[in-house]
Amino acid sequence: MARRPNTNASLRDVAKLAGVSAQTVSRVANGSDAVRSATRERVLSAMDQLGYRPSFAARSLRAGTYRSVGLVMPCDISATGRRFQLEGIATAAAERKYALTLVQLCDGDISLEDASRRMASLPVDGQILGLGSDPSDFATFVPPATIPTVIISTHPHPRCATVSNDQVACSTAIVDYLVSMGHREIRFAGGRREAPANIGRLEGWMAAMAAHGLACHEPLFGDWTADSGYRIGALLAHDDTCTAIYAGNDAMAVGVIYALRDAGRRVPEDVSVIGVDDSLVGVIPRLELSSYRFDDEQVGAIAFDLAINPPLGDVPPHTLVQGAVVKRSTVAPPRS
Amino acid sequence: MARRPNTNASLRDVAKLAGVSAQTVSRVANGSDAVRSATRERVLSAMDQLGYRPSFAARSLRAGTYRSVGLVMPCDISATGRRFQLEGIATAAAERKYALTLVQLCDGDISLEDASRRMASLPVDGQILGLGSDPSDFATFVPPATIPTVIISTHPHPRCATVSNDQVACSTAIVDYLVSMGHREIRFAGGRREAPANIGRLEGWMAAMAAHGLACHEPLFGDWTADSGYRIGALLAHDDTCTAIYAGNDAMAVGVIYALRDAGRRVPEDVSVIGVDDSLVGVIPRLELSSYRFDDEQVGAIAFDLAINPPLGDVPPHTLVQGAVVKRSTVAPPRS
DNA sequence: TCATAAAATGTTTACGTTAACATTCCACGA
DNA sequence: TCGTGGAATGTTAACGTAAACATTTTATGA
Repeated sequence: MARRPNTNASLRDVAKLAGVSAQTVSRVANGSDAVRSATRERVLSAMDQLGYRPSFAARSLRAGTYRSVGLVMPCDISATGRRFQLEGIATAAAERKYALTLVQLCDGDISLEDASRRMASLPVDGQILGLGSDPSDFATFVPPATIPTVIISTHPHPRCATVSNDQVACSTAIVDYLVSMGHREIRFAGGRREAPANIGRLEGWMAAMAAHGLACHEPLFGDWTADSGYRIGALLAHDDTCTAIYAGNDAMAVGVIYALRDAGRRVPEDVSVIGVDDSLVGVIPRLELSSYRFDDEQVGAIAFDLAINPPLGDVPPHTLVQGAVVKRSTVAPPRS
Repeated sequence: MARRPNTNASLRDVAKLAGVSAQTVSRVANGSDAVRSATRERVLSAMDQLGYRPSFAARSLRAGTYRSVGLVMPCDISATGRRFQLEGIATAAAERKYALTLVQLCDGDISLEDASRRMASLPVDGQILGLGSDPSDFATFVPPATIPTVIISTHPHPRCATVSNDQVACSTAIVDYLVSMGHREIRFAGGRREAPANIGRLEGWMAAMAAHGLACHEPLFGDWTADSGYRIGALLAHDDTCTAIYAGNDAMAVGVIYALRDAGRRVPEDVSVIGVDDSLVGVIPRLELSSYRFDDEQVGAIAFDLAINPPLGDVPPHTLVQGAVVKRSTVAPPRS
């Protein structure tokens, strides 16, 4: 068994072994066609023999670029939505042959400033800051001049490009869809009242209802859990006029459905329920829940492009990405 | 407003502006105390003025290390379990002040060879390959000599350190727990028959039952979905002797529960059901499902340490990480 | 056979940093 | 007043790579 080289071989080492110059080895390493095939063979064999691995450090020092973007996310990457954004960004990176440097920021240090400082010492050409709900220094943060910075946020940032899911459009699409099915009385069973996502959707629901000339009855709020959905569902079960409920997420939708059924109302025959996130596929037996699926792939792709290719203008762009309704359990309202 | 520097300032630029040598700037940048405070001030101000950002490339070229590890994961990072491992690894990295370079490998190219080749050109000191179920070249793969390689896999690899959740221990813990509650007839409602995780758990279930002198009745298999759990639950509902069911995951457990209830059996009063992964917290209203929670933080931490600090011996270590039963809905069997 | 162009290969240099060593400066005691 | 020693700062070199340019080799046609 060949003993392992205790240190990485460089172009020079390979060159010496192959009896050529370092530049020729470099050419082979980079697939230049200006190398005779006999030479190439010799070089490749030497590389193999020495276990040559090109130095990322030297290459990027030379090139002045890393072909990599940094991504900062809070600890609970698993939290719904965020993990799909991570996938979206990773996919976008892979497609463009970029690497992704992930930094998880936890508890104490959730500020854009900290996140950015951390990134500055890492090999990234741009950075995406995906720190959920409103870091403390959101308004005052000044991005470093040397790193194009993109923030994933519902609110536009004065100095950074921002991308986010379009919460208003989510409500619009859901209301439009339900109305097109014949529903007139669509209740809002939102998540945590102060959550940015919830605020945007509430706004969108009111606007969309108004646009259809429908009345917005008392919106209700929970905390994103199934139990909070159940409480709301129990309340709404007594409202016979209500034929459709727009829940803050899928867990809440499930809670609503259970409460309705426990109260003797049929879902979806009597009441249609729709959730958001499309996160519970295959989890509840015999339940194909209608939902709204955000296009996090798109969010990731756009954030990525903005980080790589920063826009020039004075006002940083705020891009909102729309998703689509996933139609499953919802049906037309009962004929009254 | 100061105009942005069009290119990154280097130590030299800062040195010139501050009227010192580059070495002094380097000392300031690295917090050396051998700099007079007046000088330090001058340098810091110059850095600020020029927006100086130390070059990761130059630093790591000098140091010969990147303080970063690579992680390869398949596209569906969101798939249960995997995303917690990602969190575990990211946390371990953060604690040790390492960066994490994430590469997502999709569809076509799920092989250790491809993954490893990809990593070789990135700034990593070690790599963790987390490619789910058995890449095609698992047995033949030879890790690069220059990059310590760790594989997250249920099977030990002949040439790489491996880490994984201990599927056998999962079964042991669950069976021990249920037996301690008084259950004697514990059925196995596993996931996909050929899945490595399922195989390990089946094995563990049989061993644990045997250890308690209990008979293993016909194990059943599904496909990890709630619906497949429902089918199995419907079957087992007619078996009056069965007082506990060990489901392949939480979704299947939910399916089993629903089938049992639909068949008129009470859960947990008549039959206790336990899942695996502890993934459905807050998703089903009024259901606190018992489950087994793997310690993916630990898996991540160990994989990370092995990647940073490769073991020396001839036989690469295979580390199994145990989790713990999360006790919630399960109760003692009914007195017969 | 030789001139000539084209192909193949080699040489030099700079990217930004920091260890190692060299030099300068300053405070302090004789 | 002048060493003297330590603190502060400067100089040199090397890390591995690839662009730019220089040189050598090979193929081609007269």
